[in-house]
Amino acid sequence: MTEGQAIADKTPRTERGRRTLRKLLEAAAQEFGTRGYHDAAITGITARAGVALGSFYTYFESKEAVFRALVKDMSHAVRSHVAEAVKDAPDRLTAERTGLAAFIAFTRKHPELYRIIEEAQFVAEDVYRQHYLTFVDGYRRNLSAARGRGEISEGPDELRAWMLIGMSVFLGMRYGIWEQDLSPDEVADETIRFISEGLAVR
Amino acid sequence: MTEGQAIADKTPRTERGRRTLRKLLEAAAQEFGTRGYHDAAITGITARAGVALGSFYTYFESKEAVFRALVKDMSHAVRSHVAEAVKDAPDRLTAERTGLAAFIAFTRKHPELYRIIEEAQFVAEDVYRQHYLTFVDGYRRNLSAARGRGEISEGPDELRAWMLIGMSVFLGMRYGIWEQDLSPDEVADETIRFISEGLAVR
DNA sequence: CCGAAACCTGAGTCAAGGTTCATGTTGAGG
DNA sequence: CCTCAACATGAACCTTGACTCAGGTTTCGG
Repeated sequence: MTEGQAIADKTPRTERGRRTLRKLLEAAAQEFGTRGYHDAAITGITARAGVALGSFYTYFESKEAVFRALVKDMSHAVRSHVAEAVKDAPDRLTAERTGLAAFIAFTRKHPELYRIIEEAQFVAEDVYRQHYLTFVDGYRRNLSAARGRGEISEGPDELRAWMLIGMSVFLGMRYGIWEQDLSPDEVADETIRFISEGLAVR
Repeated sequence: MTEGQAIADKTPRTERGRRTLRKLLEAAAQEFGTRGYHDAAITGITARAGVALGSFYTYFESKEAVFRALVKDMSHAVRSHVAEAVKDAPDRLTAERTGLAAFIAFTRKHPELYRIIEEAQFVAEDVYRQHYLTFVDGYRRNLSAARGRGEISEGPDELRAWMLIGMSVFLGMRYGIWEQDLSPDEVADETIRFISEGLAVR
């Protein structure tokens, strides 16, 4: 009757509270990122954060709740990181190249964050879907605009968005996380050649 | 000193044993596929298989062990399914189209199997890597041969393989599992246009 | 047929770890 | 300063579920 949220409002009201919440979120990112959802323990999170076990439940309903909050954070972080890198590209293909390079660089710098988003597929499917649906939506808009400006050929925006995202994710995994035998720029350059020209002989 | 395997050989020696093992593997695929690794229970597997809890440990060391065995199975199943569909394609681009359509059809028919392979990334990373490394290897070989025959343009085989696989996986997820608003053939047709011609205006 | 190996059974064991709670402590407004 | 809401603490609770084991039953070669 009186609370702002649906059930219980765990938003901190003082500066101290906000500080603790931030510590917990960072610790949770570490814990989930390195050990995975299953092996991650609340005591592991609170130990990293340097707070007592009980404090965790001052800020989160459950283990799954932190995870969900974290995925939303990471989702936003990745998208804004890429958006920032791309923001003043002269045309779509250049944007693709810098965006992909930025994405691979991101997975390389924060492999834990990448892992958390992907693991969400099996822990909190709805936020995982939301992440990619949002991503696709932006992508689609960009492709449509570029098509309007005559920068790229005609074709189905949504399907193209999914293809490009799938490529990026796997390239990020392979060349960002698994093995770094090519730099993000090298990967991006070769990829853009493919995206632009295709496989057909001309 | 006497066993064939490293520690304990759990291979069944009688027909009855092989039958039970098969039942357990099928039940495990169901259980892991629908509930995910974390929520899956050994009792769930044995109940589905119609055998006693203890029998499970006659055939597997642990929960993780079944899962690993299952991933290897599924990996082989997917690859042979696609290989079969592609086996007498006249050229590489046709092979790409039929292969993709077969892959999407597969994810649509066996969403649980697809899920198991992907979840392996977080449960048994080594077999997950092995799966894609094997996949890439075959792909690379095919691309190289096609390049030799002049069917496709010059370009880095391995990187192209990763791009194409990433695309397929995401298209399989989106159009095979999440929503089926396009048929596998429609998706494959549009995709092959992109793969072949690229985004550049000509 | 017989005996041993293979296989089956399910109640019981056990550790792990998520969640609760009763009891402090802190700090900002009055 | 005083007070109360916000926040902190960690021992204890309790469910869950992987795994063991002692005692059968089935199969199959000889």
